[in-house]
Amino acid sequence: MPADGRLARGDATRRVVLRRAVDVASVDGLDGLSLGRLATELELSKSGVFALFGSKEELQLATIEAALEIFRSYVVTPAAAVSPGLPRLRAICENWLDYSEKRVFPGGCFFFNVGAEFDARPGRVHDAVAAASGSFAAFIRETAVEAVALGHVDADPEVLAFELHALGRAANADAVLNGGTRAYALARRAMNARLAGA
Amino acid sequence: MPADGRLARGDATRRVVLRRAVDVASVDGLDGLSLGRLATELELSKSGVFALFGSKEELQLATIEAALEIFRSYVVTPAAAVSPGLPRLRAICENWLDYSEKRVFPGGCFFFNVGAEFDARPGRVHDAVAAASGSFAAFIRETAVEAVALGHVDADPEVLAFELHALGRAANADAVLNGGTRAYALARRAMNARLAGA
DNA sequence: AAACAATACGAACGGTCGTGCTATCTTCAT
DNA sequence: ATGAAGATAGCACGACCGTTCGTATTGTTT
Repeated sequence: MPADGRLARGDATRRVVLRRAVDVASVDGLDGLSLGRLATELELSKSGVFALFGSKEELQLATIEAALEIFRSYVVTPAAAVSPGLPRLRAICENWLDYSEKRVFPGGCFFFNVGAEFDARPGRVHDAVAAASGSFAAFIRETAVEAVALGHVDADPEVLAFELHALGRAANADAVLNGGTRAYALARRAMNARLAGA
Repeated sequence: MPADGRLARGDATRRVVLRRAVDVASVDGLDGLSLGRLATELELSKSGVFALFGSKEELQLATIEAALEIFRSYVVTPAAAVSPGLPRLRAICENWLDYSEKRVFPGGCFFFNVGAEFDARPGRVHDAVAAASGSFAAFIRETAVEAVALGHVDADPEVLAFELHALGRAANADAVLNGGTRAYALARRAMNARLAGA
């Protein structure tokens, strides 16, 4: 029976802060995050929020981790429960488009935004974003390999995975930038064409 | 014989500032741009740079305009000189991948980065970015329509244009984030599959 | 009860931001 | 030659940034 009341309290406010942080960062970026803004909006003291993470960079890393958990619970975990090969590949696509369209994060896909923000900057934040993005790309690729091995589709699995990932991200980008849902419809049509049975 | 020497001088430093501004913004975003930083790096006074644009937002808008001109000169204009239909469509794809891969902007495609940065924020900067992005998307779409009308390819032109645009942007994103050139090779293979003659 | 640990706060720090005001210097028009 | 117009510089401002410090509060341990 652990449950140190002090640590529990800390983790609780930590979670409150991070829940807001991922939403803020999905719109204004991880640089747009500010201790003072978070503290004001959540009616906490700036120094209290700061002490909870130790530095701004640690807050950014914790925010990425929190976003990753949400992303996994919406997209990866449900898809991993679907039978391997084509069905799972379809689930990944549909879950991802749904995750973007439903605005699980108000600024659209969290990792699309922070990926573009930190793609050309060195540092721990870049590495964390690249790792998160890369692990999802690997999940798509592995599923595509299975789908081809099972004879569900006929294609180069690496190219197929790249295409599906590209279509999803483009739909997210266009829809968030221009509004409307047309981009999602286009992505679904293109994905279906790619995933037509062998 | 216009050429007011005063205005000419202003335009000259304006161009110097904007050339640096597009590079900075492609890495650190249009929010990462700062008057003080630009002034220091270019050995100008902060107030001088400020006076040249009137406000930070005007500087951002001017930076977008400058980037658009560079983008057009590398991608759009040469492609528009190629014969319509499939050849022009191929030229767009190849020019764009080349523009990304050669790092015309050090952070990769300028509009990919600032598009992700401002996609979910209202205001004039968002509108300018959306307009620039939209006009390029329209150019691809119109070219795809021609290619289909000429019988060069057999596809839904709107979906085809969406796919090609998506593949290019994904290659840029992956290559800048993870380094290497594999993403460009994957994009080229996928594009070629899409553009196989009818 | 006493000693310790963690959260949370308020005030202050040095720094940078965008933005004004004012003055100087260059170029043009008369 | 004189004065207006534009470019550029210097300086100061208020706001916000991340960070540090001291301290009160709450909870755990002995």
